[in-house]
Amino acid sequence: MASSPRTNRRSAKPPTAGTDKVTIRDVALRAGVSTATVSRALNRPDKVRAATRERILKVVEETHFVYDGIAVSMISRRSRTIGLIIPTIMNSIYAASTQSIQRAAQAGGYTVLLGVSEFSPKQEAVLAQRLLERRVDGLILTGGNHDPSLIKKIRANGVPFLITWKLMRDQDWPSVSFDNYKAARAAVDFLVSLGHRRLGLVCGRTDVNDRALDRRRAFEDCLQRHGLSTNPALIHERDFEMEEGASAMAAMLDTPEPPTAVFCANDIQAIGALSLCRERGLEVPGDISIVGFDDLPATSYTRPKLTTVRVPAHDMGRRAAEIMIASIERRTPVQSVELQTELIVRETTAPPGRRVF
Amino acid sequence: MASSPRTNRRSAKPPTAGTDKVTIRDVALRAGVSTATVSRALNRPDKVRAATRERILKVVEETHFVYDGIAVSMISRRSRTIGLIIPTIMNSIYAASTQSIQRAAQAGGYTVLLGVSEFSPKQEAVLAQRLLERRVDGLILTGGNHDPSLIKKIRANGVPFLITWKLMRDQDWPSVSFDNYKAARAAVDFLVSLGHRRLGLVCGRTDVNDRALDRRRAFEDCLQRHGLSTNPALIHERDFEMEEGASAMAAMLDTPEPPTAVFCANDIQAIGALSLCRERGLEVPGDISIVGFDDLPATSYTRPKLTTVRVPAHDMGRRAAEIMIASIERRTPVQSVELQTELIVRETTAPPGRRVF
DNA sequence: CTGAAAGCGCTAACAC
DNA sequence: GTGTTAGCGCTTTCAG
Repeated sequence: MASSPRTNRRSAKPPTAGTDKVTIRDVALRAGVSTATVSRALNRPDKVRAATRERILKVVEETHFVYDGIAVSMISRRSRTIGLIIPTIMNSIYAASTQSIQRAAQAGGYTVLLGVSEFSPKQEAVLAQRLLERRVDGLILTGGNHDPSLIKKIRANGVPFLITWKLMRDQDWPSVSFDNYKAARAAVDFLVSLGHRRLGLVCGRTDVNDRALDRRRAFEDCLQRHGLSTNPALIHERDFEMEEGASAMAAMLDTPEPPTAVFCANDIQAIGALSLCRERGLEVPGDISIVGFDDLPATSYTRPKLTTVRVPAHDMGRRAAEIMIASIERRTPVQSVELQTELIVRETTAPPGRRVF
Repeated sequence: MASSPRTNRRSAKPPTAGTDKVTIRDVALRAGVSTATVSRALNRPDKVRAATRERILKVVEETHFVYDGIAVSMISRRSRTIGLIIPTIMNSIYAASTQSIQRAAQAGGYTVLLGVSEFSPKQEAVLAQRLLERRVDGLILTGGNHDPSLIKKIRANGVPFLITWKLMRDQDWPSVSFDNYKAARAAVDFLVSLGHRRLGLVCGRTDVNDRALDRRRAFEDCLQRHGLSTNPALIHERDFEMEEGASAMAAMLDTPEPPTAVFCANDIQAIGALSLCRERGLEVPGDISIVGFDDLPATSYTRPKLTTVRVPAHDMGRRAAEIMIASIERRTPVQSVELQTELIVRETTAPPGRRVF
């Protein structure tokens, strides 16, 4: 019947080692008031007499009291936390959207719980489960490749979610994104309009990355629409490494009929591909044209400067977070938004030239 | 005396819209057992009769029950969460350590709460407060520039913390990092040993970034040690943008006595600086040598390839997380570790040449 | 093997 | 203005 060992321990060492967590009870005790009054002093200062309030705040200062958001979450059923799952941070385009999400979340009083799926839906499901267990108020996902049961579970738990980096037209999943297909089509159409007839493609792994799939489809459809043949030797799915872009380009150049233009569906691979061309002594764009995708800052610092597709990574991140927060706070369905991309023509594209092998 | 409106609402709609959170009570009800049994079935399956257990697990499946980690945290006083504050994700070197921290945390069963301070100790303090409120089990910080009261508060709350990206020799703060001073000294010594006498420096803002400060000090001490003069016109503190590196380099080249070698204390600025040189028609390293810092993947794809200092970003992140988790679980003090760096000599460095202006 | 009850730290009625 | 009390969802004794 005596007090529990825990309570015992605490009261046994009054202001002992500064290491034991200070609770609102400790503050109340030291200030000679009840816990309710401490709570009020912190949350509704006007409901507490000034003298009392100041006494309490002084104790809070002294004891370095940090109020327990976990306990508060328990009551409010809101964690003021947003879960974010991205495939990788190493591709700085995801870092860009992540930074903007984090900034907007913070501005709205939310903290971001980060998960990195490494392009594995299975790993993503584990991560998401963990985020749901931590009772995130909302969940921001990347793309549309998800474990089948995951979305069901999210829905069953009444947690608002949205998809970034991929427009979910068909599915009834809300998304804040640009259209990968349209954006890629613009890039490929541009190359064709320049007069190129032998086009190559380097993109991410379409089996685990539906953004890469959209872009690849756009490429293939474009060729077909223009009556151009699709040469499988000129299509390469690779990881997001400059090295991979370089080796894909090398493989294409070593082909009997090398391309006069290559669309790299992300800038990382494009930079590698461009570098490989120059290493081989090829003139870009004289001998071969290259278009990237993402408009990373680095693309203005390659030689020549890379033609690419600008994606609204920051805007997308910010809006995703804002829309998510609005949905959480107004208990309103998540709004979908389509953002626009822009082809940025720099120096790696020109009509097919006097290529000699 | 009647049940609260909340309880009321729940029991009023038994298996209604799948949107209301499923609790352990709901599961217990549907399985015809007590909440205690459900809890046991989930946590100590062997303590429950097989038939009962299976019935419960089936209900868990059906209802998409996700157990409430918040409630569990409340009891266990552990959130299985690690707070991480970095200055920015946009510099991919921080993305690298962050990715490794997140991976190791996940492997250990922890989730990462991410904060981005944007180089502001004040903003960091706000973020850290929020992370402490969310009861992170540990806190990983970047560098040693912190709001004075922050560390006190962390300590008072008994939360283990450690510093990355900066070795904290003097302070009694645990750190997992390499030595910025030593690493920078190696780079500058190398340039001097090549025969350079007029050296320039581009680095981050030392007022908000003590890693940049260490590197700048190493630069200045080196020059002094070798009896070389320090020309203030050849020292530039800038933001982490390629553009800033370029403009700093431009400013130095426009000086009456331009440097024959420039140490850029991070690769982002180095890439910008290198690009500017080539744009001006300068030969690198014939006319001017450049050394970077970080060894970003992109540095192997500049032309010429950048000489730089390799930092163990991934290893640092992984070990920081592992050490943090060990400290949390064994309730043991946080171990400090010093990691090593390595000068990677590529193609942007050579003895001072036949420079003509 | 299972259930009842207490309690983690806090807030929200409701008293005084 | 301030204190008392119940309870958020769960685990954990302690009984049975």
